[in-house]
Amino acid sequence: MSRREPLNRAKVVAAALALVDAEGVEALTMRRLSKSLGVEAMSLYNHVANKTDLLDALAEAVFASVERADPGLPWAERLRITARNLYGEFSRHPSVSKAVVGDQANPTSEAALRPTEDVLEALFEAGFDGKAARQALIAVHGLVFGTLALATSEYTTPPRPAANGLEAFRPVVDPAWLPHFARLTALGDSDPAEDFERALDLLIAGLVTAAPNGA
Amino acid sequence: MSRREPLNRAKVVAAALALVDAEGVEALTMRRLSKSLGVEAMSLYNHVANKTDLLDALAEAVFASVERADPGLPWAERLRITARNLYGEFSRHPSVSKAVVGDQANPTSEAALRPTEDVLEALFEAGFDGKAARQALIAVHGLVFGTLALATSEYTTPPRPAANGLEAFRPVVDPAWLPHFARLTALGDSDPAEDFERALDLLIAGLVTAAPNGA
DNA sequence: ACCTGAACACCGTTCAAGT
DNA sequence: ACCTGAACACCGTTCAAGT
Repeated sequence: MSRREPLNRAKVVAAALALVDAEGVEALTMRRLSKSLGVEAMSLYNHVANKTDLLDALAEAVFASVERADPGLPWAERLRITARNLYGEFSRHPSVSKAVVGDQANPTSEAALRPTEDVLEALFEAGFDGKAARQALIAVHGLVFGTLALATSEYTTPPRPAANGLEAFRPVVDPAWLPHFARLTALGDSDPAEDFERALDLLIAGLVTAAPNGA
Repeated sequence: MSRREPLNRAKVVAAALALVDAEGVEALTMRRLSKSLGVEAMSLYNHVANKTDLLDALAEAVFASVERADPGLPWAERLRITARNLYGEFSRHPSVSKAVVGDQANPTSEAALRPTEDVLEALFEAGFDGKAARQALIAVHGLVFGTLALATSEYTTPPRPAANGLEAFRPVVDPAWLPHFARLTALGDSDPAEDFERALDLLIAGLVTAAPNGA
């Protein structure tokens, strides 16, 4: 019956991440989280300001874990790798992506903004001006977080919450009304990471074409 | 003191849409919604099965309002217009976009899937096979909903919840640590619709290059 | 068929009290 | 400095009761 070591912010954040990874954002309540730490709910408030602070901390942790690209690579490769690493880390924590994209988490620390800074650096090296760089950044971020969010949501239907891809739509899609959609459902399961990679290819092809400094 | 006409599902959905447009998703509670309709909370359950059913209905309504592209146009134009119209309708209801992207709404009716079907039809006409079409679809949807979500979330910070674009970041971005990011914040407010249009340009350029049947 | 009121099992968060 | 217990103002939803 060893006396429990005192709680700290890192432990709270780690437990929260484990909880959302295992059971989704909706399972993240102060009361349940505290229970998983063997403590009363109110103890958490000694380490996080409130629930939004906690959600921000989760997003910060994921952003901060994104590996940076080798600065010696050409700009298009750096951009691709940063986007891929962003996707990779967040795909391991889909609930955190949903929180980011759904505006429940809004991290603003330097560590959290670092991947964005790296994407921008690549875009400026490509010769885009401020406005064009902002638009390209929006395209990259939109693609990363949009595909992340849709990979776990859009084609998943309540009866089969864990179903991947279009599988779950088979019962609802009438081929007579949505023939093209039906053709997709016949493909079977997809590999979200590969689909993202191809989507990123398309966007980067567009960026290279538009870049003042070329590839 | 006229006797109130009976409620129906359409009225409930319309009031819910007005409520989220005015005050955001977090303001959509069965109790508040019922109050806005001059009724008790439990009356709503005669017209919607539960809160997720209600959120689905909101998303359905927005999807169903998306205007279809002229079928006589070339595939790339049809795709562009469908994506633009999707963006346009959802940008008028940002809270509904957030619900869709955050997996709180999961509409599966034919009307809701129609814009997706139209995008797919364009992609198949372009000559993509099933797998490539699915990947391109993910890119388009990811871009639309990703940029929608980020336009109202990522660069908005709690102290100024209504702030547009990067404005809100000025106080937190240290130019010494994030010089490129700081350069963006100096640009002033952005036009999200224009930024989306440019992002879409980039993606469509990539699609046209990759299309087996050309433009 | 539609609406209501009370109740249940939850939330986030405040506050005064303990150690 | 950190933790607790009771309390407050909310949630979604069930159910029995009304009309």
